[in-house]
Amino acid sequence: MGTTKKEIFSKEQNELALQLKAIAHPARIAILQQIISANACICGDLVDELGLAQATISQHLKELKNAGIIQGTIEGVKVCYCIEPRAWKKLQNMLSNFLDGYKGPANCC
Amino acid sequence: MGTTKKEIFSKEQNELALQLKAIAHPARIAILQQIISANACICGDLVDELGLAQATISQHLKELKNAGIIQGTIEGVKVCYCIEPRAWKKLQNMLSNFLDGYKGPANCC
DNA sequence: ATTATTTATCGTAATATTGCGATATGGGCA
DNA sequence: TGCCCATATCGCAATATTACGATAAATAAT
Repeated sequence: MGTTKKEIFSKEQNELALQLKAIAHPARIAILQQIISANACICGDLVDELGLAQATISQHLKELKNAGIIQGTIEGVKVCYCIEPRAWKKLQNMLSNFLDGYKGPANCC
Repeated sequence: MGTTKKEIFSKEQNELALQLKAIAHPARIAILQQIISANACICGDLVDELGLAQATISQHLKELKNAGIIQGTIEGVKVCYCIEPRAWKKLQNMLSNFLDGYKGPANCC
């Protein structure tokens, strides 16, 4: 117990859930917003911007990278993170499919 | 430790994260899809449809209700759950604002 | 009144997440 | 080479999540 029973759900359901979980944290939302707003991609400036320890930021970046949402390229000593365009677009599509499935209130409730 | 440091993030970031967390589980995605596709709202048929124990389904429904995403009305012995239209719309708006902020790849990475 | 049905809640075990200090790693530079 | 710098990783403690059996609560049917 304690583990999500992913065997009983569809590939699509599991995939959407994983992507959403990667994003469903205020620190990771903040990180993504920073990466987006600094239209050039930023690196460990995140540690200064957000009020979290370096180890914590690094861990959040790792999770976003594992989910495929961002990518990092080494630039000398620093690492430059930016959005992975295809994953972002795919997430947008999956979410649209899911959210737009609801066509307003039914005649109950 | 172990707790998310929500004090250091904006109200918007925390709110979006909470809504996403409520949705970021394959069982809850499946539940929402069922509620949507059965355009009349269904009740404990979810227990038959999904392969999870009744207690588990009830718990997931509670989380969705706590997040304000669904609402339940008692119908005799059964309970009828359906989407809360305003919360759904708000989530769509918050997500659009967030996701549409990204305007394609920059000239780095 | 008793019984069956549906849903909620409690308690618990297994596992996952969050955050951070300490420490490693892997470049740049004197 | 030896020393800084930026990141990554390890290990840990606190807390949260997931799943479920057992049980409660509330109505319906007999």
